Amino acid sequence: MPDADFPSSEETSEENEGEEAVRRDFLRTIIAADVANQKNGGRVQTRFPPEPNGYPHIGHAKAICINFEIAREFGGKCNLRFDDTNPEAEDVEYVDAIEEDIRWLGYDWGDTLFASDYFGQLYEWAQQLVRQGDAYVDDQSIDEIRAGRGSRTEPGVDSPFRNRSVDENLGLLEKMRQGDLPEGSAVLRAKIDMKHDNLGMRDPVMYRIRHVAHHRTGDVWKIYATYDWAHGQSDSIESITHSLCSLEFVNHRPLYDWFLDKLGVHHPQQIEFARLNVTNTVTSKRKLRKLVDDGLLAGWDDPRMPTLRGMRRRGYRPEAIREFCRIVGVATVNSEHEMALLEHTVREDLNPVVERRLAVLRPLELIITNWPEGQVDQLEAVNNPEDPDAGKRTIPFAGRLFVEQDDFREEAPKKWFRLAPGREVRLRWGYFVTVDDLVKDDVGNVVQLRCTYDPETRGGQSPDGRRVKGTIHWVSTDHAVDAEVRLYDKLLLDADEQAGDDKPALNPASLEVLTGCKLEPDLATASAGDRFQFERSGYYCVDLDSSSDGLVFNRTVSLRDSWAKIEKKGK
RNA sequence: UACCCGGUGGUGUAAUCGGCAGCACAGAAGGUUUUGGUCCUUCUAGUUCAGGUUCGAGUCCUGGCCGGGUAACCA
Repeated sequence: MPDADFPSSEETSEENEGEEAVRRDFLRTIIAADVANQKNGGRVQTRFPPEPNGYPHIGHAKAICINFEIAREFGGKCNLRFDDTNPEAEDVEYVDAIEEDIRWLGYDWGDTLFASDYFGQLYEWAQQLVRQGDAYVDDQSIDEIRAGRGSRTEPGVDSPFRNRSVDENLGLLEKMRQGDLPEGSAVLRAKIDMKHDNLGMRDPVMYRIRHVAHHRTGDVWKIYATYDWAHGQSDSIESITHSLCSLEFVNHRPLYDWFLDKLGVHHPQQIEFARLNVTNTVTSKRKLRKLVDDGLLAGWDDPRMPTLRGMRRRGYRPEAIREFCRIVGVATVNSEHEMALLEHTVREDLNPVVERRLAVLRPLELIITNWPEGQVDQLEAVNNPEDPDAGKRTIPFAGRLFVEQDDFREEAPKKWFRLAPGREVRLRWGYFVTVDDLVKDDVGNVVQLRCTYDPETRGGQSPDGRRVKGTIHWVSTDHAVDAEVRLYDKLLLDADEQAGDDKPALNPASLEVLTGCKLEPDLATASAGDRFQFERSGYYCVDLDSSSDGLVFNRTVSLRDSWAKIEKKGK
């Protein structure tokens, strides 16, 4: 019997369908249709193809997530293949680093693959194209080739070597391969059309001669395939179904297709999507390398770097980066995301899982004048209000404390809830205190607050129901542990990375090192990688440089600060 | 300006066959709160323009405008 309060079964199924068909981006829409149509037998195989010449950054994270997630969603696999066709720029150092970073991000693949493993097959296919009359050896110099290609508005002209015989081409190609020809003396070119509207189709170079050792194949090869000649064929060898790459390769797709069609081999579909840009940072491997080489940053893992290892060291968890990549979506229009969104996902990820601690970054002494001499109180504090299972800890409290300089104003502005002369505030997990007097140094800086506390307010509540607006954090002077704290801010001053600007203006405040910070004693045993929320301040993690001699913390991201907004507005 | 892409609130991203422009972040206001955190509520704000087709256009067509990519023996 139908119940009026429930939708009919028909409606229910429609709703469910609606929810499952949800928000599919254009890539997943295309792939889902291919699967439905039994293209490639309904199989999905993707790949992430980095060149081992640098460290992956947030932009690569998007590509990694897209390829691995799509493969997983459609029950397929994603290969990791190094596009190692340019030995001059590449190194095994990067192979190891890239593998490590992708694993850290949370993905795994079977065997690591290398385009260099396909050099033999590629060479045979090149010979096939020569035999078909689809490729030829060109003896022109690099400048002659460039000049002959024409321009965006001028058609190119045929190379004088364009119509050599198959046998001559085959012989020359073999001599190139064996190293009988000097570097730069010849290249193998696809024979397509020098008047083609797409410059990339004007007889593109397939092989160049390089008498240099390759990090994996040693000195076996004297010729190396270009990207265009290697990439699609590598995809084909690996039975890739969907070759997802960034927008700048749209112009290469006709060539990608041309090679595969001429060869008559498995033909993956190349689909391009917009790469990820983020405001106030750099997502260009070249520019990142320059920042490191110029000594402007400490290295590829400098916590200011948008590299995976930089973000890892800073304290970002892979979960946050994956969520960010999911949430930014994917489309075919270039875009730039606000750093605030990344920071939002980082906070959202950390909030429920990290324990809270009290830490005073810029200490100001607070003396409780009516505290019983020599008494130490052990106060109970909740480790994480978001997670009851995180339990509680005790914090020592006494008559000499440190509080944050920023939590005191001699002249309290409007809506100020914190310390000021005559004001009563709550010390987190402790007592209510009231500022009675100030001690200043010779130049008038406040160096000590003299307060009285209300013994009835232990734990933070007053029996008379009296309320205070502000709660501030503190650390007992005699129990505090010292630490260095590194504060990070946006890398670039400008939100937008200027195109072509090799020297973007770095934010001079991107790093601020604080020493003599005072932490609650529990933190003395924290070790590298441990994460905490310093209450009312931000999320922090123990840096690699930290040791038992000297604790070092990185600020991962600050908490949202609505007081800062109020104050800013008041000005 | 040769070819190719692309234009949905401030930033991104959705909208089945052409059928109520939704979501997130950011911003604003309020509530809860022993973190000015979290959480909750509400609000602000958008289809680049001009035509055309249509009962009906973010979606299709034409043109304009604007933005991006492309002339390595890099990837």
